[in-house]
Amino acid sequence: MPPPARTPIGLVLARTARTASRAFDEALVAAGGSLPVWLILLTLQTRQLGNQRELAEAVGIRGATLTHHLNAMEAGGLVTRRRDAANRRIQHVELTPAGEALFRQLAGAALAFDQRLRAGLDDRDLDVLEGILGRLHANIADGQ
Amino acid sequence: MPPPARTPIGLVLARTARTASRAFDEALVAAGGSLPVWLILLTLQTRQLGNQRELAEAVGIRGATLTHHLNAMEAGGLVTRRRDAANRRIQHVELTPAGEALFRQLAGAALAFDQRLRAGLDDRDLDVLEGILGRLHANIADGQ
DNA sequence: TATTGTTATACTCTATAACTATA
DNA sequence: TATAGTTATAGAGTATAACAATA
Repeated sequence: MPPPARTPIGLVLARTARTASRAFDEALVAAGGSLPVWLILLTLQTRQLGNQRELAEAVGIRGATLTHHLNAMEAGGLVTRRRDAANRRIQHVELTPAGEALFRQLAGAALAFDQRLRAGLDDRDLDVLEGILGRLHANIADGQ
Repeated sequence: MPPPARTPIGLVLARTARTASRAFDEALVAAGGSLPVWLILLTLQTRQLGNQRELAEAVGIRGATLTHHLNAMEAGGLVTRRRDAANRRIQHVELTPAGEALFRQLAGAALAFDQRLRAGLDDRDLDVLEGILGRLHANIADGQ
């Protein structure tokens, strides 16, 4: 007899994530941003990174993809790029005041979204969820 | 004093989902498919749907987007479309033997992925995860 | 030669709007 | 007029490959 079938957890995760990420995208767009822009701003504000390669890796995209976004963000006055004096191959990316303002704006939207998302869940639930998601993450990363 | 900051659960979910969905995409592509093709095949095999509109909704995409995928799938010999005799506006979508074969192929890949994904988690963990994800889903859907 | 980043190009998925055919 | 689906077009995000500049 086959083991009792249960809905593949990957499917449940995919469905939830799809619904959540679409709603989150919409919230970010409504706040004047987008998911990649938010991730880039967040990474720039919370980590001290030496170059674009590290930034791309932290965000989870390729270098060329990051360039693509940074071009748009620079054109939009959100960031500046400055060559490192000692190693002119390296670009230092910095937020402009407008970039910081958008960061705060998007942070507010992200926070509001999160409060909505975790309605009815207490800290213990969230700890459990985080633990299991961490495990899932590790299970995938292992194979890499 | 501000409440103790915890990583927004949406961010944790987004990161896990991104990593998981990329890995899942790769697994499906390696097995000769893609995520939308898999979702369409899965929906066709597991539900009895009357028309393409319902299929699109079940998959979570727009009608025009579904047409786009079905065109490619029909060209690839995976599905056939047949007009309803009684209401010729309606298309009935059916899997060909090749479509069924790809379904089995992708189902195998999805199953293998799922086993890898849930390594180290027992049924109780998965129940808890499913429950919390269901709650998250409901929290978003509420706002729609 | 190796590293950092950019440019050029293209692919996938998705969407909206306008359209055809049918009811 | 309303409904089912298609066509045309476009946009966002991502990627690879080839390249320039620097070390």
